[in-house]
Amino acid sequence: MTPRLEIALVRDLPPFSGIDEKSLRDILDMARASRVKVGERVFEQDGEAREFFLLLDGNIRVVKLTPDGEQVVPRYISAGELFGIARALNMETYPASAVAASDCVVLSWPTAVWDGLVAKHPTFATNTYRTVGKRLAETQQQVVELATARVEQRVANAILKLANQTGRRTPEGILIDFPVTRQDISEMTGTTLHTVSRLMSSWEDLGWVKSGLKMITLVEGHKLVLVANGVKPDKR
Amino acid sequence: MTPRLEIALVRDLPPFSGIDEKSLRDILDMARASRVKVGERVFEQDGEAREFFLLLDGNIRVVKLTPDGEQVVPRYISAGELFGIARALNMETYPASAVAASDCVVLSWPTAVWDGLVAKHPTFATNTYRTVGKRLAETQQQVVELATARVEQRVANAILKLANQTGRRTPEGILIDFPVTRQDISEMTGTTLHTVSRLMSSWEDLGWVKSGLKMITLVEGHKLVLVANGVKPDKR
DNA sequence: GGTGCCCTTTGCGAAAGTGCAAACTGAAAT
DNA sequence: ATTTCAGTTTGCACTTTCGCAAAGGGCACC
Repeated sequence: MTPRLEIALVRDLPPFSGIDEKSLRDILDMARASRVKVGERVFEQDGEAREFFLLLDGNIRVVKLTPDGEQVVPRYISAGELFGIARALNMETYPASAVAASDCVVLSWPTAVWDGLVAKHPTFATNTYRTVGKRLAETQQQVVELATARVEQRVANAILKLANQTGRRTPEGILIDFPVTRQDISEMTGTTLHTVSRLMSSWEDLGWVKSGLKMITLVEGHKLVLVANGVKPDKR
Repeated sequence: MTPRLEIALVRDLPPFSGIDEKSLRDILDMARASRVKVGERVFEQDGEAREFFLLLDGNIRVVKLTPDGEQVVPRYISAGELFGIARALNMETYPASAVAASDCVVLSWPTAVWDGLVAKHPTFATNTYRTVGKRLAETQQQVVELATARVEQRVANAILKLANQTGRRTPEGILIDFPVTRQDISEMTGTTLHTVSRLMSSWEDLGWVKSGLKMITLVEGHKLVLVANGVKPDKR
């Protein structure tokens, strides 16, 4: 038999805030922990939603595939977040795929326990719906951005978001702590890897970012904030 | 004292499906009905979410304002739908404004009754979360569309969506049953009224739509479906 | 029944971003 | 050490879409 999961693993995570240890024990006892290697998929778009998940460590890329084979990345999940919670919204299939962007540790619960869980631990339900609300708000924000902002602004914003979400301080600046390609950024922002490459090269020339293979370091965040807000650099 | 609201008004609407008449009576007794004239606002973006609403008749345009004053229209609400349900997602303010796109009749409940309502009528909660799930899915779909489809496809799609949602059969085709301007369509699709006008003029020349002042009739829907899917007309 | 105001149309030039092609680079595998 | 390959860079022509400007049209209000 697998050892019981440590309460300390999850006690301080937002999804479980305000839940007493006894309830936590109860919730954790229904979960299973597993590792997912970078590049592997946790679940598949349109697949039956048999489980829901909590990301303990690593980064998950959420990917939507369009009918004609293009990919869009509506968000990244970072440690401490719930994901794959289709069931919370009465959906039977996952609306997107989840790919490990770095090696991950995830907890998973069978979807079947959802209703009981929510009924028995209303605080958990409340926390979850707060998450859903935040995601809906973020997604709508993305619609607004795609509808009104230029590519340049959107790419700057994507990099800032990643740096905020999962950045690690280094001597040179804030390093995005998992492999991100130009292609990934382009799929987050609705453009091409070429355009992303051009933009990042120009920012690198200005010393605002430092980038290598699958690696981006934010050096002068405030400059990118200006770009994201549509402030044009002096034309001279 | 105002007369009691008729159960028949709402009995068959999706938000109340599966709810017995006694519960319905209970729920309705907390509601207040009101009329909203075209152009008036039901609530304001960032305003405190004091109430949530059910649209009994008419059409509501949901509007988000960007920091630099541009408008985006993420969705239209049509009769029978809940809206302004920020409270369901533990949010304190409305994330967008709601404007009557035609004369409307709405029911409203004080946000304060939400928790009790959900606790007492779990079916209602379930229905609501299903709605939220659908909206999240639709919004993500919009992100995908904005990220990958050309303006032409997005505009075609917007018209198709409106026609499906609120279209009325007429001898000429399917009429979108409330005033929509080119500007409105452009705000739904992230483009300019000019481009929308050009596209619609060209479709009108082909006989695929008929349009007048604030009025659009879909004549050959299947043609627009092709456009929406990115099928290019014969280049000849 | 005229006038003002919104909404719409359209032309033209310019800008933004794409698509293609080719070359380059660095890490990992043999 | 060499090879391989995914990821990146960059030039150039081209398309899409925008922005501006000006004109046209219809409805409602006086």
